[in-house]
Amino acid sequence: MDVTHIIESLNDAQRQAVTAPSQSILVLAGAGSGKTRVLVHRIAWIIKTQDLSSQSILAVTFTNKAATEMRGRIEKLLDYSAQAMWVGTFHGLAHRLLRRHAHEAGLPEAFQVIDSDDQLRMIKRLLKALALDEARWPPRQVQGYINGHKEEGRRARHMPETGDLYQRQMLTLYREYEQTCMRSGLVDFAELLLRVHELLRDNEKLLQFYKQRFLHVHVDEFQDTNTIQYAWLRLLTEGKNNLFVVGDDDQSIYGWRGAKIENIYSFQSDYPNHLVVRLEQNYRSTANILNAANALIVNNQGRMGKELWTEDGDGEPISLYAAFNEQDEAYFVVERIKKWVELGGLRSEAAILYRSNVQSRLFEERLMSGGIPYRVYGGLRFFERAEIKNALAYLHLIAHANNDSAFERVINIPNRGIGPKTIEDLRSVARDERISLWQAVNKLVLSGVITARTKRVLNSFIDVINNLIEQAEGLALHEKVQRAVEHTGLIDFHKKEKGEKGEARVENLQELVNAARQFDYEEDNTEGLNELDLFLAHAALESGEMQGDQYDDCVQLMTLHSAKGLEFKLVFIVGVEEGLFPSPRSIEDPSRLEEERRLCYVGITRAMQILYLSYAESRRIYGRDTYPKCSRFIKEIPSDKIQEIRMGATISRPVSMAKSGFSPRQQKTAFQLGQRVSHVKFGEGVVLQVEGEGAQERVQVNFTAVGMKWLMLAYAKLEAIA
DNA sequence: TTGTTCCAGCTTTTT
DNA sequence: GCTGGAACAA
Repeated sequence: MDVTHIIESLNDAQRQAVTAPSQSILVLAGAGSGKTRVLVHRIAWIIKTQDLSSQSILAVTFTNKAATEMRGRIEKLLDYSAQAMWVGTFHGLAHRLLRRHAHEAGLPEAFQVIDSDDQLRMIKRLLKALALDEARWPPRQVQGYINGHKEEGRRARHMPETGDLYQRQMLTLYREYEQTCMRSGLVDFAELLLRVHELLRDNEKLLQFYKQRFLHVHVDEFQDTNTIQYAWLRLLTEGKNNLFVVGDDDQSIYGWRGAKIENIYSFQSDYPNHLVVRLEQNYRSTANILNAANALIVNNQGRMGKELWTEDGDGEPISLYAAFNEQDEAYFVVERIKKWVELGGLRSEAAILYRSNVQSRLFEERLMSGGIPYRVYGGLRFFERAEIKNALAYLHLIAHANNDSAFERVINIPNRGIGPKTIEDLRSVARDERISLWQAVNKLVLSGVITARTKRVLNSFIDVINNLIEQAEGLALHEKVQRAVEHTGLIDFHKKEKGEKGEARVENLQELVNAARQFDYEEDNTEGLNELDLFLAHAALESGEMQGDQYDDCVQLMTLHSAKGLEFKLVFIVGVEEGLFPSPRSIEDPSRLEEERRLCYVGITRAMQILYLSYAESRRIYGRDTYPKCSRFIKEIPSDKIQEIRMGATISRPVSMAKSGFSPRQQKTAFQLGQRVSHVKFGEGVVLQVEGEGAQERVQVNFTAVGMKWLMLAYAKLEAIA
């Protein structure tokens, strides 16, 4: 069999990983070293050389995007459709297994998947039901507690009834939450993974079946796996020596949501005969960029160790811009992007990366006033929008009227005159009788203890749902969706909304009908489930593309986190300041600080040709002026790799001008704002404000060593430095 | 039931 | 300094 095309384009290390004999393999793949390529080629290689059916392959990723891309590339390499191959996200695959084996897993056949937003709402409702104060038991904290334990594989019933009030209360909440979910047949994201783990662990026959089926198991972004995901992989591969994982400990940036870098170490002890392959040759960035990244990351302890190199030249030095303030920073970046475009670069080749989403605003404003198209990543995705979730809630009720979560969401949307009082009554009936809200409302309208008005409005809701259920019979999926958005009054409700918002929402609802029409039933369906259930699961598991047209030539704005896996010719990492990046919440804790450093490493290694780092001498945060210091990460990069950019006179502008827009103008004072100065006693600093005239003239200087000082110019011997 | 005001809180994000 | 949610008034 001719397999040369699979390996001929690979370098030595890549080829070693791809062609290694069957055994457990850990590929430590540096940024831009061809990680996905190795994974894809390995799978193709295995299938070809061992003459396997593609159904013997299991490949797991974290995002749907990565899964889709991987499948596409494998099919292209093999030149046939590998429909039977299980390629998907941990959650997607877990969902598929649970659908197949709902009964064995102890779930109702019609279980429904809820996303984190639904989960949070449920927790809030639970707190209300238990009469607990949200201020004392913050819902997000409860959510974190529940998910945290699930990710570690712990059920409420496994946990000891000990500890302080806090511990016991949280445990109660966890237990109640589990019960509520079970009653309504709801499964959250963490539950998908935990259930599957329990299913395989406790069901020897099933486990053996899947162990025999999946001859080779592959994992992408292995450094991001959490405890339960790793345990799941362990079950499937134990004793079989067939686990192939690709990851980069230096790019582990999701520790805060449960990812365990330690899994990389565990792998090495759990699979004694494993092979480790390092991919260190980088095909993305210039040597200067790689050297900076290498120099930064060596400051972390306990790394697996890896040093990126390239055959390419040094390229441009890395530029560092010390902005006068955050406005100036945005101004500078946008000017450089303009220049890039003038010289023939594409806007889409330029990215502005920041630590936190709030930083995007200034850049957006600058880009907008400069007439430069841009695209901001992040924010609400399609299936997460309120109007979409409302429509989905109606669909959930069609599929499963006892879904309390969906019921509460839309009982009064659009307004039917069902207020909190009535809803509270429904809840108490449901609670007392241990029935669902849907059953409760049906009971209540027959009971005679309510007013005629309440009875009327409740009946109107019951009719809406019953009609939907009756009409749904025999309709195509998109027709069901169509009805759910029209006959419930959702479309009219949003049409009445003033402003463009309403219009956009109506459009989104129509888009939902479209999405349903295009929904590929076959693709997701391997278990003979009904189409509506699958569509709803799809909506929860795949929250939809980010907004905006990818194909337009736009400057890309995103957080450093979302930049992982991407590359751009021109990269700006902005706000590289102590207290912003690293974030103040991470500074105290060494392991979190290391994660911030890895985040910086991820950012640097996104750049192919040109990298700018910038920070501001003065920045408004939450309405207060702060005078941050340049980030320690900048200092960890050898200064000979960095070229400092001084704008000198051209950037000087008073603070008041900075606020009202930019018209750079010369100051008549002795010192320009932003001017670097030196003081005999205080050392070096930057002029931030100038006040008064003549003998009364004072300047505010931020000194590197001693911080902010106001100095009388007449007395202080300040010297300008270049 | 809707609109207004007040107040806390405020990384990162996929599924 | 802005936002989302909750408490309040009309």
